[in-house]
Amino acid sequence: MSKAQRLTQGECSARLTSIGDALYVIGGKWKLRVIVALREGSKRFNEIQRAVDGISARVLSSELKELELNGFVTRIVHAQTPVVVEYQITAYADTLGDVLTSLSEWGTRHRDKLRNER
Amino acid sequence: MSKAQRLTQGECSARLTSIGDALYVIGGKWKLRVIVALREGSKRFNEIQRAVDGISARVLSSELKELELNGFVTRIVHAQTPVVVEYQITAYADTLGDVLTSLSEWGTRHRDKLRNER
DNA sequence: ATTAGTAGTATACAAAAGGTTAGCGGTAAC
DNA sequence: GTTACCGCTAACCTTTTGTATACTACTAAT
Repeated sequence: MSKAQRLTQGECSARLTSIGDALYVIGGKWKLRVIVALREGSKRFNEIQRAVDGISARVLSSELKELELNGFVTRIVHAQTPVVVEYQITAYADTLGDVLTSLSEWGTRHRDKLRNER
Repeated sequence: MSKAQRLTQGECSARLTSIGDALYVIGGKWKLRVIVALREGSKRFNEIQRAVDGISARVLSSELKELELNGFVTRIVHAQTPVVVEYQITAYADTLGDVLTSLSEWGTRHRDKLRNER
């Protein structure tokens, strides 16, 4: 569990850079959500769009390209008719496990807190 | 450590909402960085601006207002001349400990990975 | 008297992110 | 033949985010 500990100046600026590095690739409104959706199993384009509520095709398309470029997602084209395209998360995306767990646990507690405040 | 485990459909959509809830309040380019900066200890406006590289006064001002509204930061005005304003993180901001730790650890490993790839 | 530091706000503008709509070429069902 | 699904993409528009500059009002140092 987290203790309310002070950080030293060095630890603080080290954290600032490492968190900056992390946010650079997985920051933004959609990236983590797409990764979570794909953790359930590989999905096709429209399946992802249905799973991630509110994302438009245009934005999903560009997010998937970035995620592929950064090695989080693999794009597999099955040359059938009609063409089926499958998106799969990579082993590297699995290293985000702790981040996703802590973030989702915090989100749950936060929602509880908001509910109790009303 | 994180295992490459599959999520069930229920777990997946629960995660999608809780991560959505979390990103709603701490998402964006600056919020987490400001919180990290203040974990070192209370700071004044200009001190925060110097600690968080690249943030402008206008953006810092609006981020601090939002953080105060959401209960992450307390604004303390010392009525001296000149006026000194101190920003302090709250106990609630400390519940983000695990999130910040996992994110900064991942960021460090990510940077290492990028360095080794070149 | 000028310069710098205190904590911001006002204004104007630029860039980035995201949303909306329409459409392509194909298949397959009604 | 019309509709609908597949996997997108181009064009256009709005919203969000950020940047730059100037300014307030006061203090302290040079």
